[in-house]
Amino acid sequence: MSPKTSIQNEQIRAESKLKIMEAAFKLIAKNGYDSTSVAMIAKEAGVSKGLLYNYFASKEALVEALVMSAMSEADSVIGKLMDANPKVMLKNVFQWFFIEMREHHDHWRIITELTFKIDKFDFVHNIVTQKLNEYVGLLQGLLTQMDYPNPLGEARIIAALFDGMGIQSLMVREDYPLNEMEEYLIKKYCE
Amino acid sequence: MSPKTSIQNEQIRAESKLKIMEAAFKLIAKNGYDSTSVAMIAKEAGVSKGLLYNYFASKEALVEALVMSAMSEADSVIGKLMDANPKVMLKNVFQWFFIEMREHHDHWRIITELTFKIDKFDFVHNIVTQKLNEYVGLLQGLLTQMDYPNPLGEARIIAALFDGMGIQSLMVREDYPLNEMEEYLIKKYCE
Amino acid sequence: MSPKTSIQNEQIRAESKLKIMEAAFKLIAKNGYDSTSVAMIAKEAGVSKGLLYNYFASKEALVEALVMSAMSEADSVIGKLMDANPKVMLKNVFQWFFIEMREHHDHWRIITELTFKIDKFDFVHNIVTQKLNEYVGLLQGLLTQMDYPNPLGEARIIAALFDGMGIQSLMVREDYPLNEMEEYLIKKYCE
Amino acid sequence: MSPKTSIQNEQIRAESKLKIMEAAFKLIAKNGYDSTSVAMIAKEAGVSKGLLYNYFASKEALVEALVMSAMSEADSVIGKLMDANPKVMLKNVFQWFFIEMREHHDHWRIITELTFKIDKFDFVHNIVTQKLNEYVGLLQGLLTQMDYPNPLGEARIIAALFDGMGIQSLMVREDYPLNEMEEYLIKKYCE
DNA sequence: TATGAATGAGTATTCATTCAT
DNA sequence: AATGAATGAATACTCATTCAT
Repeated sequence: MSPKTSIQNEQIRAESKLKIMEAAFKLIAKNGYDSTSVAMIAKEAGVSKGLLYNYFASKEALVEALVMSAMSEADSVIGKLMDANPKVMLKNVFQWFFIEMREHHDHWRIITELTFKIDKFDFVHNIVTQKLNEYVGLLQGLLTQMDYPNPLGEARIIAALFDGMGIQSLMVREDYPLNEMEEYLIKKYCE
Repeated sequence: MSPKTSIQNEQIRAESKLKIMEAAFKLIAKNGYDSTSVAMIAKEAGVSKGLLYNYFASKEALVEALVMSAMSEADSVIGKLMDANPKVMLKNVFQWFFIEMREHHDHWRIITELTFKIDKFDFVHNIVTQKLNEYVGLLQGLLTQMDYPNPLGEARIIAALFDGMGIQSLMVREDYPLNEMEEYLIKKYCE
Repeated sequence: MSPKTSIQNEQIRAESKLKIMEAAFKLIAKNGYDSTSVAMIAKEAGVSKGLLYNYFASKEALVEALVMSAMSEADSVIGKLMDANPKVMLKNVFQWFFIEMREHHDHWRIITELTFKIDKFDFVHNIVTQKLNEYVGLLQGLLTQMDYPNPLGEARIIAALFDGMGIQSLMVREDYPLNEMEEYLIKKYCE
Repeated sequence: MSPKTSIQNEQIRAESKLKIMEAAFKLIAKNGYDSTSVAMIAKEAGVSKGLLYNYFASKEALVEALVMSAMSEADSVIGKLMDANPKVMLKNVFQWFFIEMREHHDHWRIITELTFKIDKFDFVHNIVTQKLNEYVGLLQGLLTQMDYPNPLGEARIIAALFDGMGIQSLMVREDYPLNEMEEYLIKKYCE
């Protein structure tokens, strides 16, 4: 008789939002942004198109929420890679990257695709620039401790390498020698 | 009013095709595949939509022709980088890459964008895989001559580096330190 | 936790209904019928959409109630214009009209807008016809007392004049010379 | 074998455009702007929705074209009402108005409805203001020749009267005494 | 009485493609 | 070879209305 409590509603809302975001993530990662219609997302999530617009003002807003969520998830990982020994930590970073590549390729794929739609998603530019600087800074710190002659240049190389391997493994799929790359990089930089 | 000879016709066809492909390249490079309509391409090329469909079975077929042509154009460049001295040739390769990045970003941008539409353009997968192997093979040859301990691994790194720098400079635009990267890479690998 | 008495309930119902109608009036007067959504009305009234549908069977029914209420409100005004002297009373009518125009344009705007949706709101036709006859009858009575040669024709003119000034001041907004019109009409008919 | 001549195309375009505008006019006059969908217009015109957008950039643009066309049609009429004798000319104006009301009510209905959507169609405001001034000026000229004491005030009254009769006859339809009004007005002003 | 999550039919608009000429 | 009028399926988005609680 009485309306749902606000706690119940909060739960329902959170669940629906999550369902929609998961469906969107899955489909966009698989088919790309343009080839994924709002109708497909709603269907995959098992909700109506109308409901989707109850939670996200537009397809773009949904994608923005997606990216933000993925980003903050990524952040929380960095902490776990810390180690007093820079060589060990660098190894952790490499290993984390290769695990990501193997297991959460989607994640990276979406971000990168949106880069090509920079007119529509200009917030991506800012986020990515900032993230890139963070990563380069982190690597530079490690390489400095390891007495590299040009830690900044080398850090930039490693950062570019990560993206390069990402895109190449997207292009050639299972033909990309992730294992060999991992082994070689760790030997080269961490021993 | 006599009918055109088949030779004349052949010329006309070739010219129209070229105009269309150039227009398509220009617009897609600038605005992306999905944001470039067939109508826009026809207008830019100065022909009718109908004519476009006389030469290309579909928008996809046009894009495929585009990629193929761009690829074979790239091939012809390689010859000019040849040099008996592997260090000099590697330097040529690096310099060529940075010139490309600065002056013909478009070219690379199109190929990479299509990678994200792999369901539609699966021929890209084959082409890119083959090209990648060629480049890696070329680099591997040079590095072997230069007595690198693991020429294949290092060749793969350089190849990934190229794509990585490409995508990062696309992402962060003018903030990307192309000059510093060029200087550092040449110092690192060619001196 | 004892159940509310039916009297209390009646009060609550009346208050909620009033809040909703006021909100609807305000928004529709400002933005028009089609541009005012049920969601907006509920929000403005501070109630849920569900409650709104407890009191009104549909958006159309709500609007119908609105118009009915506005009409009966207008009725109660007429009494205040009464005067034994027909010239004075006619002047009162004119002055009342111009005050309405300046201060409650909304009211008249809603009615008139709905006229254009006569398929949806055919009850408007009946109401307006009846009201028009009432007003014309009132004016005719006054003009008869003032020995006009054709009191009915002149009453119809005045009635049309009122609507005409209403719509023209809606069309040209602040450019409409309400003051001059008022002055001229009173001089013409009441002196 | 050869493409259609530009003259043929011009004809085809003109015909299609006309069909669409006529269909739009008919439906909007009958059902109003908001209740007339682009799909309905296309269907009524016997063309596809796509074609409609070949000729008009948007539903709003179509309506704007409609209004403009109706306006310029109205202009051409004025010339025919001219007469050296002001009383005769004023009579012509009255008679023209009543013919319009009886035969082209639609025309006026559309313009007036759009006035209520002034946020979307602000060009209507300018047009209507200008037209109103023209008409008032014309009437004022005639009334001056006829030695009316306040020609401007009386001209404004007549202009308002026209709109007022228009809206009232829209409201009460066949119950509106157009004939009596015509007779009375002509007697009042032209004899 | 009261809530607001959920629905789905509806809207304007776009665009690759066809085809009569 | 060449045109561009015409199509129709698809797209993102809106909103009055329902219903479980």
